[in-house]
Amino acid sequence: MLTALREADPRVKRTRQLLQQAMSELLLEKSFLSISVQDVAARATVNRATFYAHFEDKFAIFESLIRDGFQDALESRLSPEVVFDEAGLRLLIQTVTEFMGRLNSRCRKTDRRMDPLVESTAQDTLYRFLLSRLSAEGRRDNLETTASVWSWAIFGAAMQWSRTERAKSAADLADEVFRVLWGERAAV
Amino acid sequence: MLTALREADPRVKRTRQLLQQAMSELLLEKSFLSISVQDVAARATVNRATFYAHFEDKFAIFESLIRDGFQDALESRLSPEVVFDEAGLRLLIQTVTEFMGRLNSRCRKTDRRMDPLVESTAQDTLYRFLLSRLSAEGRRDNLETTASVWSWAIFGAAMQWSRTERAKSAADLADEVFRVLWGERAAV
DNA sequence: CAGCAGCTGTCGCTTAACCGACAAATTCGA
DNA sequence: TCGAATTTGTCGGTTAAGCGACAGCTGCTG
Repeated sequence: MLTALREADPRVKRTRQLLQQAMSELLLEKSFLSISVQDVAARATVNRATFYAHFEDKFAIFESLIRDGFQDALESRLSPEVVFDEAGLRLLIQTVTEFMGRLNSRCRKTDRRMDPLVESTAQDTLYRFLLSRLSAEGRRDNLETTASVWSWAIFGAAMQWSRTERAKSAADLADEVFRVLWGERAAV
Repeated sequence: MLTALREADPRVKRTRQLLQQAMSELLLEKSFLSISVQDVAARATVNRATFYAHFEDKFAIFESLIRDGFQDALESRLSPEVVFDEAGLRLLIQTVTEFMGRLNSRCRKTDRRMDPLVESTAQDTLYRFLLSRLSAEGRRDNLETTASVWSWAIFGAAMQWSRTERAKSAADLADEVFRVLWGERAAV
């Protein structure tokens, strides 16, 4: 792995992007398990050894794809001035369900054995996002607990929903989850 | 400049492509003269010093754009098995006029002071193309002269045509030029 | 079973791209 | 016309990417 803080060098950014782009293209064509590190490196027109300078293995780059993509989705829909009151929370829930929905519909070929990795990565990303934003919002008490509960709850509901063939609309689900969460919070 | 023919190293190919792509994008946005080397390097996310490792100056990269683009057009329309009999010659003429037409209509902002460079570059490219193909065709006599006459003639006509607001259709022009050239050749 | 073919990590060594800085040339407005 | 700001080439030193080659897995097939 390259030493931390590699945002500086343009070569590093570009190579990382090329690799991620290559992986995400390949995921549209074949299953994760049938994709080799060689495939990714070749598609990215990057040397195989260079791949290993950026990612531990193909699981790591897959994880980075989820993490970066999810983070972008969160940050673009929930700009810094949005606070997590009722409206903000609803928006958050909707964003998460939509993202997971897109993920599962777009890459149907994603092996089901990948689900655990997808889930824990996305949940962790959501947790960090919430922690940072709740802190910036000025909250001081129960930061970690709130972020943890919310991230797991929202995320778990979204996963279950995306698995059950989307019986209800994304907005409906957001509404349900919101009521549960908001109720719990008021009861404390 | 890089030592020469370093087509081997993927880094070289990629950087060259990035620079050419950047330049051609910028040409759609502003005039050639108002584009700086800095602009190109920045757009390509390449260091300015690296630009100079690939091209002498902005004229050189512009020339390479014409040369590579024209060469691609020639090779894609006139595959190796096409011989330069009547049909082949007509096809060649049409290809050239179409290319020059596209060039002048697409990048209207291309400064008129660039025309001489465009012309001589394209003509030279056409000359080399003809020389190589006529030779591969088995011709032995008057190779250079034939290539020279044809390239200048075809090219000159195409340029004049593209300047005169295309009074006639490209096909008509191809026909005229063809008759002149074919007549001359028969007369020898 | 053996042997062949292909993918995986990892290693030194080479090379191209990045960086900062510089003097010189150019552009442009006061 | 004069200076300030920008652009231009160029340089030496640093760093990431490329290359082959290696041993250690697979997994397949005769």
